[in-house]
Amino acid sequence: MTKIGFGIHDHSHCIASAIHAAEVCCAREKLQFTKTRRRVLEILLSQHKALGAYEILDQLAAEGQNAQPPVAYRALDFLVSNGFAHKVEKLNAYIACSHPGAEHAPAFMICRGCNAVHEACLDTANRAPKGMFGGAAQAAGFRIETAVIEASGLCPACQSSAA
Amino acid sequence: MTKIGFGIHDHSHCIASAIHAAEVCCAREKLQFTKTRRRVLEILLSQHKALGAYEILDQLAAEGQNAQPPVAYRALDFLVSNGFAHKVEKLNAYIACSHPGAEHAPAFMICRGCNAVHEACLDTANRAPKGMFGGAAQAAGFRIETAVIEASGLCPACQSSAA
DNA sequence: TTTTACTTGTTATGATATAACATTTCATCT
DNA sequence: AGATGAAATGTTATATCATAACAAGTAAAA
Ligand SMILES: [Zn+2]
Ligand SMILES: [Zn+2]
Ligand SMILES: [Zn+2]
Ligand SMILES: [Zn+2]
Repeated sequence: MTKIGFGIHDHSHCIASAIHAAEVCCAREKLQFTKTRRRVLEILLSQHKALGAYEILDQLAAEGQNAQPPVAYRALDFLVSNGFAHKVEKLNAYIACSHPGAEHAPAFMICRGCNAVHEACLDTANRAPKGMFGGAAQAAGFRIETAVIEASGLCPACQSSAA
Repeated sequence: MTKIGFGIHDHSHCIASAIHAAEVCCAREKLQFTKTRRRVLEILLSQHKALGAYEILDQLAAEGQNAQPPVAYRALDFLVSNGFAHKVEKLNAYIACSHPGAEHAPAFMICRGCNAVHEACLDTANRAPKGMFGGAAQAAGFRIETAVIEASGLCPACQSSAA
């Protein structure tokens, strides 16, 4: 058990189950879960925070691959397109999905103190993304397809240390 | 009257009133509404869409100033910090606030067809940003300070043309 | 096995943003 | 008005994030 994000959990299980979920999903959807794609997802999962593409490249380089930027961006595109990871727009960074397989609108809480990122699970029925605009979208005739929802603030640890 | 964003309105009035609101606010807060800051806000208002910092630099250059990147970013920082403009994270671009002076959580509808951006006015009481996470923030002990809310989809015009 | 689609390797470049420091302008006090 | 400190600007250089383009390899389908 290690502290990850804002809480404690069994992180090795967390990684294994996320990888397994991706394997199952790729088999079902006939997607190629190639070595690089798997490795990038593992890297994202191992950190459990938002990583920039070049941080991932550094990690790959440390493992002996001399990977160029498109390698990271292609893998990230694949992972994001298929719901295994999300882009955190506010940070220009990428994070493994905390709810793989679950139908959900991704929403993040980003600590400005330590940059930890916690993914909330907004159920698609109630709040996000359509209901959130409170009819403004409907009034404007806008058809919502996706939504970026990112809150910035202080995580519990940083609230304490800032005291 | 010109078509702007998703609708029609008196745009010259729109510009004048936003500039006036900024003047009043700066006087009250003892902020310096300098020539460059005013000009950048005017540029944002004149387009009424999200502009990249380098598009603003191009505009300034066309007016004879040989402005370097920090000039645009400093002016944008000032405008964003004081609520006269917002950054659209998804586009890495900046847009004049449609509700200057009003207490509001900014929320945007971004058309993937034509890149038009429409700012919704979420009242701070009801939906955004706290209520939106449906208790997830409270459960995690996270203290929300600001929120980015950006919906992507199709505006009415692009829905018609895509028909 | 031929074809086709997809994936990867690689080079180069584009797009966005900031660090650092010298200089000027502005606000304030005497 | 003149001195003083804070704020804003000018400028150079560089950091950071992302994609275009094309050649080469690999896997899936016919
Ligand atoms: Zn997710
Ligand atoms: Zn923190
Ligand atoms: Zn606004
Ligand atoms: Zn449109």
